[in-house]
Amino acid sequence: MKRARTDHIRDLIERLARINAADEWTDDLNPTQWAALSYLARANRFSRSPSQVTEYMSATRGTVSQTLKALSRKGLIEEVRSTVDRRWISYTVTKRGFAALDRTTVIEQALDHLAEPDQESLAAGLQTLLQGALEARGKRPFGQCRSCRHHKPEPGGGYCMLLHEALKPEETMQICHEHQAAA
Amino acid sequence: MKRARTDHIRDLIERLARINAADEWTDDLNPTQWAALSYLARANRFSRSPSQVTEYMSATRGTVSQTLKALSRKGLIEEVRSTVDRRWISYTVTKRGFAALDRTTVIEQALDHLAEPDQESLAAGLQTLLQGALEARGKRPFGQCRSCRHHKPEPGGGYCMLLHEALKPEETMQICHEHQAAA
DNA sequence: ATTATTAGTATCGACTCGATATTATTGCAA
DNA sequence: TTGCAATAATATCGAGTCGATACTAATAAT
Repeated sequence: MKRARTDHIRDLIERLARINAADEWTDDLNPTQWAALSYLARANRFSRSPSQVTEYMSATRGTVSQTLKALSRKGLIEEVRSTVDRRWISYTVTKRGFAALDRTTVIEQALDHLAEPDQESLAAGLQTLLQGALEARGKRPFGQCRSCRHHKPEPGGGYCMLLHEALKPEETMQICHEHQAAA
Repeated sequence: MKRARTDHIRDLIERLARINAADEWTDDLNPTQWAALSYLARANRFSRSPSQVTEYMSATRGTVSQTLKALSRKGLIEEVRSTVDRRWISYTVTKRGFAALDRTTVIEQALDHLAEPDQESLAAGLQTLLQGALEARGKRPFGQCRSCRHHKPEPGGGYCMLLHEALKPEETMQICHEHQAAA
């Protein structure tokens, strides 16, 4: 009976994910496509390749490859090949793509009935949990540049000490695959 | 930007569910089959039909029908047709079925690194969230008999005032589809 | 120059999805 | 009692996702 609580928490997460997935279905977007599109809309320009989508989603390369092609067919994202490394693809989200993301699912509705402190402690608990799970699976955490140890805040944006690239103000709030928590 | 936190929480839940699902795959059990089997192992004898599995999982009747037949083929559950209403099927989990559930997934591993009070507040937050989501979708909550308004504790078990059935002690801790929180 | 690694695709069978239709059984009303 | 709606389970369709595996193309390492 030692595992009663951990089993319960896993069950809650699975049920929430399932009811949320059922709610995310639309005419032209299934849960996997939604997750990929949602990630691309929040990732920075160094983190929008099929491999990185795959890692963030804990999916498989083959599936993500198909998923991105489907999103591209539907005009929600656009493929941009790198001229430096021609194996590399970065996807950009189109206006129609951002519009498709502008929905409120059942989880957000339910969250509105939670007090702010409860929301914050829930977010903190889930964050810690995810961090542990990613660590256990040997995966990178991903995260916003402004909380990264390689990020140097600067007037008018920031600078990535790892990739040696200047960042616009809005880019410091995007998700990077190289993110490492500040010390 | 009002939705920043709720979006974040949804993203955390989706990522946790995905990394957990990837971890749940085994040779003879995919995440959906795991979820169905896990539910059947915890549900009481009034709540183990395909329809009820469907509702608990927020899945579809067709898929669950196939899923249960697959589990049955693998010898993890057994079909029992009711003699009273011959449309009705109740499934029982076999020894091999219970054995297949005896695993620790990545979420449980990560939970072990959380302090007990944090686990409890996380469980409470997720429970509230799920309750709200189920309500928003017009679905029944499911829950253990001993916390149900129709349950009368008795020496040597309990009694369901709704279904007019006596319950063994262990049955009062199982999940019922008719569950309604006590007043 | 050869080899290893990386990024992206393609294919296989099994499975899940929403949507829809069908069968069998039960309950209800005329 | 007959007729009809409601219910429970199953079957089918195309599209999509899964793990697994194999493949091409481009780059990096030796």
